[in-house]
Amino acid sequence: MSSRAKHGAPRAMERARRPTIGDVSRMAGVSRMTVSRALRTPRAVQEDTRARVTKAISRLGYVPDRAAGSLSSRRTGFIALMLPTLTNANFASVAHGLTEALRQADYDLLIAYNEYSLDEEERQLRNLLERRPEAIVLTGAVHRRDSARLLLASNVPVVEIADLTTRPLEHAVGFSNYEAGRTAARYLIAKGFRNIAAVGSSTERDVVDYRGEERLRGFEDALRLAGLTTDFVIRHGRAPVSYEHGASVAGILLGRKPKIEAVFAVSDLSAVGIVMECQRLGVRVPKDLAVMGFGDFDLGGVINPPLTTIHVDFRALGQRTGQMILELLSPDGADDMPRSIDVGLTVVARGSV
Amino acid sequence: MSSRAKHGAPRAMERARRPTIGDVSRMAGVSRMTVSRALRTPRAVQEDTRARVTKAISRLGYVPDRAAGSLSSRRTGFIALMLPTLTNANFASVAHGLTEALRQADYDLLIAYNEYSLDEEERQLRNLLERRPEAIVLTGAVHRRDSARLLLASNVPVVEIADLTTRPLEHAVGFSNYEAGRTAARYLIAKGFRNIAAVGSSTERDVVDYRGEERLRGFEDALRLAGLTTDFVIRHGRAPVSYEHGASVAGILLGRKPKIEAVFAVSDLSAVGIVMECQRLGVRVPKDLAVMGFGDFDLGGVINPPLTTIHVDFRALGQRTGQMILELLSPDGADDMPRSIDVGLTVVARGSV
DNA sequence: GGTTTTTTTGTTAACGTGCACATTCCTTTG
DNA sequence: CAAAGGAATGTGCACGTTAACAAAAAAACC
Repeated sequence: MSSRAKHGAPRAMERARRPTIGDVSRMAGVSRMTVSRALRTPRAVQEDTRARVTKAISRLGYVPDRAAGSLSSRRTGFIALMLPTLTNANFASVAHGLTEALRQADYDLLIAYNEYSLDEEERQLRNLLERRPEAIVLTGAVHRRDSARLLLASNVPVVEIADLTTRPLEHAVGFSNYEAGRTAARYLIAKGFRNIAAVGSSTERDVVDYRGEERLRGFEDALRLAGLTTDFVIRHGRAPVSYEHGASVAGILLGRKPKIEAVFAVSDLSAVGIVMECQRLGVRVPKDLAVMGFGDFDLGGVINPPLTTIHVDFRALGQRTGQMILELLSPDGADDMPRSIDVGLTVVARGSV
Repeated sequence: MSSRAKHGAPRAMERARRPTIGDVSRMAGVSRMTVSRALRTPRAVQEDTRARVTKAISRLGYVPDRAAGSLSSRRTGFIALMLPTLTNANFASVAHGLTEALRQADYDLLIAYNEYSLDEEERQLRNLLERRPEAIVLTGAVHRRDSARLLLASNVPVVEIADLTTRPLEHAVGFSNYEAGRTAARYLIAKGFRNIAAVGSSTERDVVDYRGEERLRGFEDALRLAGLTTDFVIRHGRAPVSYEHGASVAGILLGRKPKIEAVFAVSDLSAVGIVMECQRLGVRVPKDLAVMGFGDFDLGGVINPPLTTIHVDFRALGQRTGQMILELLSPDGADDMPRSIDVGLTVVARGSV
């Protein structure tokens, strides 16, 4: 290599320093503060001054650095969102609704997902907190002890979504998964079924679908209340459930005696898997086996017979969450009263029952 | 311990000041720099010192502020990802794969989506750039002039994904949508069909599904090459396409003379809509109308008959993108050579053709 | 034992912005 | 016309961290 290797000849692609607010102010012949104002509170700057500033900005290609702004203003503009996974249409809808509500106020969503693992949730949480979000949205109401402590210490508003059963850390927007299970059971009972099964995932290390588990619990309690057996409530496989889960669990269901007449799956994905496997095995749905799901995923409406399921408006859930956050962060809305919103759920009666 | 009692009585809701690295250093009896090192490069700090620091950190509940760190180190740890939408399983998979590849290197994903609008893309882009991402991943190869300028000026590596046709701004990971269209056409032609249709969305203001449009173009060219008519290539409705799109376009297709034998939809969603509408109308698939989709969405494999489609491994696409970014950002990998990776595509032959 | 090298820790000065306060320059008012 | 008030702009500094360099302590060497 060359003798001046120590300092290195400037590489061909010398990285040009990005223009700062100081460069803009110099070009526009104003103070930095005026530039800042021209961007943040334009009406506080006289029109011709503002025009000069704007011109300098576009000439230089100046783009403000929000890390610096955050440090100074102590406002990051981040809202943290923790989901189990992105590859679930309902959770994606939450993110969607949340963004819609938050966009107008110029907040950015910082999304993390934990694959249904509480350990991972905690790691992600630590990471998120380093970004100083102004509010944190968590899925579910079950967290590790340390996670809760971390959240509490952070002194940031926390909204738990999609599970209203247990006592929330602070605020909550969602529905009761327990109630969803009860609703499903009562629906099937009302239809005259007596040998009723339910399927969900089993717990494996720290990978748990607590929300699915809540649905099963509500389902079981409703069965008991009606004097029916809970022997057919099956916890099988690892979360999250899938078509394959449904297909493999269908085999178990169909082998049981006495003959199972109806089954509730904690997710449409699993329910659809069951329907498909039945089709493959020549078992008629709903005649031989009625199938009910949860989540109202698109494909449930598309299969044959279309799937009876429970619908929750996740997009609205996200929007309501966003609105709540805006209230919480508005100067007058900081009354610290824990808020709780139930978005409810509805049975979507279709052909599979 | 005197507080900074510049102003008199503390407000009722005095927000406890978060501990800073200075608080930690004081408690541990070391300099701030040592604390920083204990966190960033632990092996550079002697073990007992590190232990004291760690203890102080957990006692105080100290969480570093990355905005401050970013400002000083000029590294934000952000990778920006712009998607058309999150509520599309394939794009969600991209985010998933990308995160997987990036997690080990401690990068955070900053996700934005633009609803297929180029105006919105530009707004989102400006916003993202204020966060100083170290790399930017964009979906598609078509952007507004100003967006391209903004990107160029930002001096940040740009990776375009999911479209390999046009000349990329810089790096690219994806597949050729044009080729996907051609492949579909040739597949249908090889099956013996002659009256072949294709359906996609039409352009509406700046809301365009360019990738779908590319597929249609490839499809048309392959038809022409085979001496077949492109009269049945239909652009209908607004992007993104959906079941409803398929259902409504099915009516148009079935009314056409001469009788259309096969149809390719730019998305499985639309294709499934067509199949369902056919079912409703008593049109047999594939006997009366063969249907082919694109995207290999879950539900395509679940309907009856299962959908013949084109599969692209979007998760792998995300992972490859992540790996490329890691190379680009590694000190030795900055050779500035534009890179391009084709992840290819495969026809998934199922019952609908 | 004294020198050199290595390891460990400390000091100083940014990084780019916005808040709090100060100043200037105009209007308004009695 | 002096005093008071308001609008527009400027000054100084703090925000919390890390890079670069400096110094001290420990280890290695001859």
